[in-house]
Amino acid sequence: MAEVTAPAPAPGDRRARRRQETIEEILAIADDVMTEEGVNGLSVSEVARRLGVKPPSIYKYFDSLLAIYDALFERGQRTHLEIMRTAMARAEPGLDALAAGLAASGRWLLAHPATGQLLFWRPVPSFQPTSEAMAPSVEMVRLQRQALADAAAAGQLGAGADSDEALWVTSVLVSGVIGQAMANEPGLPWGEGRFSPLLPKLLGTLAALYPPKPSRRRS
Amino acid sequence: MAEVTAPAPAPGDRRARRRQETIEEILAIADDVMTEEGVNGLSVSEVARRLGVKPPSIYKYFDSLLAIYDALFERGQRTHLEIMRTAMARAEPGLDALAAGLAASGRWLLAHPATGQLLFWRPVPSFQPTSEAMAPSVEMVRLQRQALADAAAAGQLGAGADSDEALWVTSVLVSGVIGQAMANEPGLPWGEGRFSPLLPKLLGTLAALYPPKPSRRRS
DNA sequence: GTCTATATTATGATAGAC
DNA sequence: GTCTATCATAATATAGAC
Repeated sequence: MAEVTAPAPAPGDRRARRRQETIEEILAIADDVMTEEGVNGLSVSEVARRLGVKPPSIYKYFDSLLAIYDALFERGQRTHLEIMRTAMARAEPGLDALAAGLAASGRWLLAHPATGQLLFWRPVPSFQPTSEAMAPSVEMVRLQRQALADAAAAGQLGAGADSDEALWVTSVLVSGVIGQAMANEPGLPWGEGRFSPLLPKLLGTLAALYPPKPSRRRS
Repeated sequence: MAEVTAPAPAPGDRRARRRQETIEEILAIADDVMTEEGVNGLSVSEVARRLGVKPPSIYKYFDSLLAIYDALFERGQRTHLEIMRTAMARAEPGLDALAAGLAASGRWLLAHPATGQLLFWRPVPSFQPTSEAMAPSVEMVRLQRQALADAAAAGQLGAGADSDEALWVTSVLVSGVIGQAMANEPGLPWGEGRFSPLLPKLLGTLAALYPPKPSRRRS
């Protein structure tokens, strides 16, 4: 729990709704600040300045600066997971789903580079996400692992693809593409620039690493 | 030029040598601080504290905090380039040289994660390296490009490997491996953990992406 | 080249009036 | 839930004594 406990959270109450809006606004501003000044550049003072209030007011919504980081992390994980899950569900299980999920992930991460770094690069040494905030990442791993297993079962990849190693390889490919894009082409959206268009080609190499048994040729 | 101009740099002078030693010591401490507190956690005050002097003394050696970053960047680039060049020169030109160079690079980067991030991840928004400090990176690109061209010429890879795209793919593979190792297994040296052992396998996929012409089979 | 002293600015966080 | 006032701390950087 990152937010301060609500004073009297009668559901549907106008005050509670207004409060929630302010919380969202704070988090949106925090994301802006991180994007402009680096993930480490986030400060309560700067958020207050942009929100048009004085710093003490922020503490009515969040207990500390680290609590803001934690809320950003937790929401980032949840949103990112949902983006990926939705994209995967719309595609054919197996390699297609994996590619669709990772492309959606990349698109979102390049559009939210600060949150992306917070989620996957750990740039704030003093910030350790709570275990609740980490939970969606377990589910994300499960999704990708399932897609690899589906691909192996469908004969798109060899049996070796249903493995932790293949999962690590996938994470290396994706984080490599996104990391290079962020560092060298900041601001460019997914699909543009030198790096993000490489992902499909790189995912194709999974078939070279884990070749399917050359059984009956598929249509 | 990051360092302050020396007062009377008669070559071989004892004072100049002592001064140089202090500069080295400051940079070594700065690397420690970045490693412990994040690249952004570097501060003149902390360096002074660890060196056992007061902050103003640091300014006799460096004009500003950014000047320290610039010196770290410049030395990091030079050292990293030399490591890679040496490793490549000891191997057979082509894929072997590329793999040897990248492995040496990975080993050094994991041993100097803070400098590595400073060089290739741009985590300090207010710091822009000078063009002199960037120069070695041009040479590094040239080395890798040459290795790819050699591999193509030797028939280890197809002609398509002698291309910028292949260079970008290589950088994605390497930065992906190193980034994942740094973020998820900090402190582990090259060769241990889940990620760095994947690099040879991943480099092997270059042959799948840029298959050599199936001419006379090589021994 | 070291220090003390200081200017300036910023931070996270709390107490308490309104 | 807002503010003012304040505490405690830390930062970069400079002036000037020694």
